Amino acid sequence: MVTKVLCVAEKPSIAKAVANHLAGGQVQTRNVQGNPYVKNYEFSYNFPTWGQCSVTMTSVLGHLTSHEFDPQYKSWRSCDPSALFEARIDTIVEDDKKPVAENIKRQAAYNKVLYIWTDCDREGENIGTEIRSVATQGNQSFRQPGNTVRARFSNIERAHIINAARSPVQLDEAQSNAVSARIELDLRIGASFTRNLTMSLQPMLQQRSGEDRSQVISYGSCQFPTLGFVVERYIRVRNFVPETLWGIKVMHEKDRIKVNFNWARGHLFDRMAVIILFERCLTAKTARVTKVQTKPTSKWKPLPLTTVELQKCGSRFLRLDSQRVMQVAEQLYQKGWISYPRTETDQFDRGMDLRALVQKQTQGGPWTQFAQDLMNGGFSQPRSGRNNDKAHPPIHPVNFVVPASLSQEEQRVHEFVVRRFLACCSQDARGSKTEISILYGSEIFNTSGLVVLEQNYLDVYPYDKWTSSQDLPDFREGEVFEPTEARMNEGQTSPPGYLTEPELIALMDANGIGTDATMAEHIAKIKDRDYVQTRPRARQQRQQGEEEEYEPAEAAEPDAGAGRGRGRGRARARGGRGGGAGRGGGATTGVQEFIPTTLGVALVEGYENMGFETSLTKPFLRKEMELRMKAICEGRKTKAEVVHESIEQYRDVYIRTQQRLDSLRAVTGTLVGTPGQNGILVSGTE
DNA sequence: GCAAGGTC
Repeated sequence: MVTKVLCVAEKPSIAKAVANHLAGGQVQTRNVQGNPYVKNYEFSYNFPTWGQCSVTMTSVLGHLTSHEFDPQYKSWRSCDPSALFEARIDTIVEDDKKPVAENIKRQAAYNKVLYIWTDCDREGENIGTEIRSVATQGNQSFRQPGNTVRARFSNIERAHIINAARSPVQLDEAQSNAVSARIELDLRIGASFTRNLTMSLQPMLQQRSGEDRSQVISYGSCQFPTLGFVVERYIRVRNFVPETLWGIKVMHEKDRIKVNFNWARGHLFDRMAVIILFERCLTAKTARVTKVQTKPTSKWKPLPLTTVELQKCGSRFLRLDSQRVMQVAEQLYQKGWISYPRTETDQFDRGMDLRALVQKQTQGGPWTQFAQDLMNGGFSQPRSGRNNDKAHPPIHPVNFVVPASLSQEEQRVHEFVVRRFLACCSQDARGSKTEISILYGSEIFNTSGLVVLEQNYLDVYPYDKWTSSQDLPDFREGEVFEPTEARMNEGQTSPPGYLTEPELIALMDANGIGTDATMAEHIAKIKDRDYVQTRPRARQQRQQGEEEEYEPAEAAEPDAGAGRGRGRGRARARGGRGGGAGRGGGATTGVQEFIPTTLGVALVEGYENMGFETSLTKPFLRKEMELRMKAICEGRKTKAEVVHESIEQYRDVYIRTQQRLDSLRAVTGTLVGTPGQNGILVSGTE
């Protein structure tokens, strides 16, 4: 008698891959009525645990169930928003998931073992328990521990999958409970604060703007900190006070080459001190070469590609915002050209056959020759980063596609993924760096030169720039010369720029705001809510010695009235009459910068003016949530305890918000609707 | 009309 096993994966692609690995060719594929993506794969397999089995492998599409308030709370006017802190929450299957749930229920009736193949992360454990609960409706016996198991796997290589099939483990209830807690808290707090903010502030907004569109003012544990980052930078720009600074410039011409030496101190904010040091230079008359050192140097090839990195590079190099990059990457994934685009992993599994993947890229495209060279001995194992989500490999091309068959945007993203992958499999660029130091008076000045000897990965990865500098003349240690030119210069510190999209993504990543799959959505959300606006950043004045930025091939878009360039936020001496910011001159870089609207600033300042110890706009609350989830995972706390203590914390903020809503109204009243500024607060320094 | 997280 064969045992019947029902396997359920988190997504159709995993179901298909696992079925093919286990079945060894003998697979019967059946459609599932009502859903075009989910398939049932039938085959037989000999599990060590149960012997020869008849297996049905299917999948869900992410979370199977949703959570909503009891219908009596559906209308916004049905209750005080704070009632949502304790309102009953129903677990339901949305209409579009019903065919998926029905399929599992029906299959469950015929099967003896439920084998869960969701991703091995917290959400995966939770989706696993959702699957078990739906399956149990069709077959009570899955309630018994031995009848429901899960697979432990971190990639879909054949050997790895077969090993996972041979050693089933239990679902991790604690991890699943941690996710349940997060779901409940996000729903209760998000819905109550959103209703309260919207109903309290909307009348004023409409009155001011004269519009009657129903604008939602939402609160979410991710969208608010995201807004907070944008506002914080904006305030820093607005409050920036330039400081005057002084430096010493030394130039010497030798062998018809002009060499600029940089003062080791950079600059000082004390004019008299610089005058004294400068005069010592002039008194000394001659400078002496104290160091001439030439040594090999290299520029490291990039790390394997994660989602966060893809989004940052998309903003920087491809002229696509993070949400668009993800949409395009998703399309490329579904068409089978690239691997799963949502991954935190920046290390390739040792067992992966990377050469086979490189080989596929020798079939065409502008990188053909480079890929061929890698196959002819240039291949080098990619570097390993520090992150591994144990669910997905780094993003890489999985097949060859003729670029012309893709849309324009798809081509850009695909080309980036391929070039990044080939760069990872190539070698670091190598060069030779010469450093020269001189002692002039009491002061040290340095200069350096670079000769790029081997481009290596740079040949396929134009997004990185590393170019040879002008040749340095021949200096000898101990050599004495009288500098051609020495002068004191005055400059000013320049303000930081507004937050750019790659910076925002980096901040969210570092502070655990959102996941690789959702960060772009949170950014899109605060734009959609009219909390922030974006505009192309004006091109920066290039500083001498600064690395060149990669510029997209397309012509720059016209400047959307931005007008002014911005400094980079680092103190830097500039020549001339202390002209602070560079002049954009109408040209823009590809990168977008974020500026909060009056509404966005009002929300953040309104909450901050209330002076709570728990700040809704700072990332700490989300970090706290992360710690509490971890406590549940490690069995130090129960879900009920965490939900209770978090709700009480937010209830406190809610009550005090209510009491101080006047403060919020007052600030909003002064800021919203500043005439003629299209909702953008202009910097106070302008 | 509300959140954030999966996935298509």
